[in-house]
Amino acid sequence: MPQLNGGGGDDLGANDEMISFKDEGEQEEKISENVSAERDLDDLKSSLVNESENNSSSSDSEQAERRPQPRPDLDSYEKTRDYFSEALRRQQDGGFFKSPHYPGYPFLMIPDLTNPYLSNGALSPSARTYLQMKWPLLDVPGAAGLKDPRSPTPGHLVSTPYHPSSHPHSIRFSSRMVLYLAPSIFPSILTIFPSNKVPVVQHAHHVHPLTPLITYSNEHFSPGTPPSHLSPEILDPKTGIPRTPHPSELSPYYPLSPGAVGQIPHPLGWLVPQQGQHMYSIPPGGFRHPYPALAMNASMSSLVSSRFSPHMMPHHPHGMHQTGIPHPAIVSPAIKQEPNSHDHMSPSMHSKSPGPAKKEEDKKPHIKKPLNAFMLYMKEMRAKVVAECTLKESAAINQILGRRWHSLSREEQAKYYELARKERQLHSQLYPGWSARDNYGKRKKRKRDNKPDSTPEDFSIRNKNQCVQYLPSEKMCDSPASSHGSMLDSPATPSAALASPAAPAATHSEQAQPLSLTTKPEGRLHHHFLTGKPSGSASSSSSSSSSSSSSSHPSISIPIGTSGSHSAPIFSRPIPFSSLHHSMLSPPSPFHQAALHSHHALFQSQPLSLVTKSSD
DNA sequence: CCACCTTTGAAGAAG
DNA sequence: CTTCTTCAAAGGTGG
Repeated sequence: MPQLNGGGGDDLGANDEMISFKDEGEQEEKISENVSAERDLDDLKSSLVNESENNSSSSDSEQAERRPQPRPDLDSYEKTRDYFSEALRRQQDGGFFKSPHYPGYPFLMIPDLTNPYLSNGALSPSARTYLQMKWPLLDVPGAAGLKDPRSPTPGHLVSTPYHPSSHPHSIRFSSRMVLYLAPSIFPSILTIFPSNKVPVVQHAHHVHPLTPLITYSNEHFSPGTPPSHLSPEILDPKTGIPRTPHPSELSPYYPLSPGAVGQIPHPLGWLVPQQGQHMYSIPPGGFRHPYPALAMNASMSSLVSSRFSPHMMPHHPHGMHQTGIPHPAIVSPAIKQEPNSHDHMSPSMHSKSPGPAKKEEDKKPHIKKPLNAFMLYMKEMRAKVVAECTLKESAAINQILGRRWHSLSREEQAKYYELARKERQLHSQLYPGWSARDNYGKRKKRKRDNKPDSTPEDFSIRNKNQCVQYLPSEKMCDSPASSHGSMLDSPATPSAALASPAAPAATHSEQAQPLSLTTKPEGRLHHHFLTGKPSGSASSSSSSSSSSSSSSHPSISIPIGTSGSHSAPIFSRPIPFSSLHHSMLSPPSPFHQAALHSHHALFQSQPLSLVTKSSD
């Protein structure tokens, strides 16, 4: 088992970390100053924010929640062409994963697989994420079949693990799906269903957004089976090898037949940068393996290969991308400064030798940190917010985003947490040796040190400043929820809780957090307890509700795989996948229940007063 | 041209 | 073990 059994496991299971939800008390500070203003905003906000917020608020019923807006499947179907924008919008609206056009959607998202790469050959984040989840889960033993180094085609890699046709139940796919997708391409899909025999169209409501990713169970795999056929559409005419569709040809979201698949919003679609950029920027020229290990690691390679266009495969005749392990996270230092990318690849080429130290830097590509949940969210939502608002300043936008983040239902947040986790996992797999510390000092240090806390005045001033600067704008578009914490307050039914381990009760937001105006300090505090360090709490107390010392805070550990320690991407735990996945698919599943229970327990046990961590 | 601002979360470092 | 610091994205702003 190569690696990842655990890795894979983890992903879904997610266990390693504890997800904590915080409420938005923080904002209050700012808001408090403008309370009146805020009220005014409400109206505005409501109009602006609408769906997403509504969602969360109405989280009572999953169903309601999921579909803020009634959406005829077919109807939208026709609109597919413009899907991209539309989908994006939808997702942004709050439907992220929730409002599939059709129930089966979660599975459908797989199509994105084919389109892992962006025009330049880079992977789209979504794809990346997706694959990542998938592969680890695959846990293909031999890996040999898995990744034949010789075969450049990512496609085979992708499909290798299990051939759809191999599965008896594959037929069960809804005709629709079949039509839309080339089964061979999305073997994973097939594997999913069989187990439940659910007619493809499962209701998304019951499905965890990430379900598709986690659903794979080893049982269904047939590692040896190669993909028999690939969709012609994605085949490279020349090579016959599946190639990455170009944006022009296919929608970033839906590589497959645009008409058919296009309408399905990729759950991870939001991850795809709207402007066509990657989550992690990639050097135009391609990458070299930052770490030899990468090249060696079979599993890894599978990951990589699956994610990269054939052209990037190492063995590829053309030198251009030959080296590549183009993980988006890698950024050559030079790139940051200028477009030129080859620096790190071939120092020799790069004449510029500023100095030994610098040189070193040049050599080493800058590997960015994986994005956290909020960052992911930000990435997705920013455009929307910007569109809604007249604001342009990121700082202001970010404030809004922060509020919205808090206003998200736990479920919604949970999605991001999971995605983030996967990102991290993938990242760790890709760059085993990398540590956050590596990037220290790369950025110009933010000198915020003085800020501290210290004098209230300081921050008060600061705060004020913020308010003045940004708040006004927020008025124009702000998320309502945050202000009142309405959504959070409402415990949301269990159903909501299901998906997200979350939160105990978030709610306390305001209660817990008195309007303290403190800005930073408080924020920090807040931060802490909300955050609940995964490692500590999660790992230490795997199960018990009373997670670690921080019990005071509202974080809940995810029932899921739990064993994982987060630091170690891999866990020993064999796999709950299958079970997990089942559970995920079906609503009443144990998993959910467990989640629920824990949730409740937490709830009860945790009086709203949580807040606690007094700052003293 | 670059740091700052701003947000949350993760992770490392320091205490 | 707890607390603090840095960085991740982003893009207008100001020096």
